[in-house]
Amino acid sequence: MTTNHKLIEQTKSEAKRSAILKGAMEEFLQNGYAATSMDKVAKSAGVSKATVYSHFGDKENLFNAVIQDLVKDKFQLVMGLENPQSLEQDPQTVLSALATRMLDKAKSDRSSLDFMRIIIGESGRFPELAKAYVNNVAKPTIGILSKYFKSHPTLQLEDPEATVRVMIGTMVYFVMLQEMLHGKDIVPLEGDRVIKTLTDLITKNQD
Amino acid sequence: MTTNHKLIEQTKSEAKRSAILKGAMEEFLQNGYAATSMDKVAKSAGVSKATVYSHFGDKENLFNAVIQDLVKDKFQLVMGLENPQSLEQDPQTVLSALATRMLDKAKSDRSSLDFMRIIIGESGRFPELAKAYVNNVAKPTIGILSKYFKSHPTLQLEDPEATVRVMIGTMVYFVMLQEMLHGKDIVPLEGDRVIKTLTDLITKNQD
DNA sequence: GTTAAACTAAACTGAATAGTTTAGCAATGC
DNA sequence: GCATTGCTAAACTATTCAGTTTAGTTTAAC
Repeated sequence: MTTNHKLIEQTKSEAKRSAILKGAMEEFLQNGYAATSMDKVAKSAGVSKATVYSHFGDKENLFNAVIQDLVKDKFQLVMGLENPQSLEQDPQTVLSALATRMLDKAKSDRSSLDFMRIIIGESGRFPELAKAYVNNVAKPTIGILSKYFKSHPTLQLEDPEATVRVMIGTMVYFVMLQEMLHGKDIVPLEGDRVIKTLTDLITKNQD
Repeated sequence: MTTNHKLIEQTKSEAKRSAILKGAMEEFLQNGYAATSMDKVAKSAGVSKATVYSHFGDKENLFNAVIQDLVKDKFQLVMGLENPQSLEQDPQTVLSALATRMLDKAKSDRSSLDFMRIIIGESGRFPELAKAYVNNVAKPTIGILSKYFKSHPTLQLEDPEATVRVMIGTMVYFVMLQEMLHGKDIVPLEGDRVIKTLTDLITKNQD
């Protein structure tokens, strides 16, 4: 059972790797790149610092791995909406549901906000990571929505691709302003009003 | 001329203060809070480190001063659009002009992007600064646009306040994705198409 | 000329940090 | 048994950094 043994070994080593990624993820998401120390990462992962270095070489490499991992997750999440019946209904329903889901996600999932924040915050020093995000999250999202808009000519959209940006931009900005920048108390606004306004604007030509 | 002398003295001290703020601004905008060292700030300001500390106490305090300063600038900039004839024309023209100006600003002014990035990037560790931004930049912007929308009933907007968010959100997201996250090459799109789509959507009920 | 205020360059302290090394432990392959 | 592999805790190196201190300079008030 040589192979099996080797597999088990790999699995153990892989378990360490995963633990490191998880710990590093927590730390990086909470503190950003510069303010995260490798000692804290090791501690948070429940692993020795030497192991961290043997697995990932250096801090920058680990950071890259963490972000790529997160990007991959989000990619799966986005592609999960590709085909199923979620996009089979009438536009009014679909757009509302999509926007609502996005809003709930942002409100419930702390790490989702942290991820956005870090992608933007580190986009100056890590442009490749920003590009990975655009390629694997923004682009497919835009693509799926574009396809949906184009396949519904009753919407009579003059420029579906630009309309997609209006839709996503509205939701992203809303979440950013209310949740990330703590605007909830300063410029309060019901998410439902934004969603209704947005879907009304987009489906206005429909009848 | 005692007073005069004292004034000159104050002015000199103020000049140092300004130089420090300017140097610190450059460094913080470029590197973020954690990755900026006080030695670099002093050097960039052309001033000794002791002077930096005598003026601003500590790093956190200096960072706060820098951001407050920037926020104040943006506030002036936003309020500059309050009354003049810029808002006197028909909605189609006004919205296009506003959106175009915002886009040009973001493209030409590097520090404008850096400012957005740092506000978002540091919003976790400096929530008060995020709130200062919302209070002094986002809120007045939203307010002015809201007032404009409400004063143009021909637009027949059901929810002017929510419509403002659609407008600003679309522009902010577009700039963020194309410029900040380097999406220009990955998900290219003409800014004019977004502007046209946006104004069309909002002014659709008009005739 | 004396005093005071603001500044400078440079050395310094103490803590934190990235990354390495060492000595040893535990499991496994053969 | 013995060698290998992956791990650990802990010490270590070299650097960087926030913040302070020192000794001395500049400027101007009077």
